[in-house]
Amino acid sequence: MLSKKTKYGLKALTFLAKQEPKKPIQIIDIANAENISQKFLETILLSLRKSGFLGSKKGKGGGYYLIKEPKDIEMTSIMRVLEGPIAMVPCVSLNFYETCDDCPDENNCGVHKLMLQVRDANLEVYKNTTLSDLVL
Amino acid sequence: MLSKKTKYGLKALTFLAKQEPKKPIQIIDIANAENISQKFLETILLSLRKSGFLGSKKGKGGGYYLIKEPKDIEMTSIMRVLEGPIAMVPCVSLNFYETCDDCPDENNCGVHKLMLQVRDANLEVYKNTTLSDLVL
DNA sequence: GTTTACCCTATAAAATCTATAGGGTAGTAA
DNA sequence: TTACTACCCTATAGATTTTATAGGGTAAAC
Repeated sequence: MLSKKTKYGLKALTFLAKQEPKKPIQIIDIANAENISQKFLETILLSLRKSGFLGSKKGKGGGYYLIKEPKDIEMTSIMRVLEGPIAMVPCVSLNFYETCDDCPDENNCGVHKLMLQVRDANLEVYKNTTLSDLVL
Repeated sequence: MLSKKTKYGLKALTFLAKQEPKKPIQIIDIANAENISQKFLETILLSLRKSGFLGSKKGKGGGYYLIKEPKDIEMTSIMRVLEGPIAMVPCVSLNFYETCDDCPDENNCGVHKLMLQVRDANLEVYKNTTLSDLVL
């Protein structure tokens, strides 16, 4: 299931993509437009800023804005920041790999095999989608 | 993230698929072979039985067995029972559809559009995989 | 220097996950 | 019938994650 954090984050990014480039938009305006709790959205935007997707400007006329153009922002990178690993199990994760405690040999594991295919299918979608594709 | 319930369920089904057809296998034997808590596995196998994947036999020489052949068991149906909806948001779910409270128009929603593609990609994998593909 | 708006920490309700415990019940074989 | 085996069911609870809320701090803009 997609977490609300991810959902809200995607909506906020999409909202910003619709605005005039580099123009700071206040948190409260995004929150109101997309029906999101302002304080919750604040933490989400903060993490997006720290990840390099957003810039921010303080003071009057301040707010958040996209650093890059929407068409140059791949969904893979957004999803990894908001939702975490794209893989459903750590043993098939490209960026967050871990062995399974309970599995003696992942090369002989049916779950591993299946989840490898699932990961690739999802990556294929995310790699071929940018933020600009979410703007309707 | 894949829940342990799903992971254990898949491992148990795969283990059963390797056995002689229709031969009852005891819970404890599956649990030991796949490093799963016996009691937790019990509830998982129970739900798989109620969903029509497994048959059970009580008493001495009893246990669980697959009702159908592994090659006739689609991953779509298994995943829906174990993990729940394949879609990551209810508004793109085929079998568990629900509208989003926070979204005024899903036809004009970027998240909806993206998750539709993700759903289809996952479905494509699950539809073209059967339990027999997990047996290595 | 005052206002504005981002920034940070702590906390906690709610939900979900992951079991654990203990006994009940029904089928099987002897 | 009797004893045994193994499935079946309920309750509960620790751990983790999610989803926020509250309140104030801090830095930039005017």
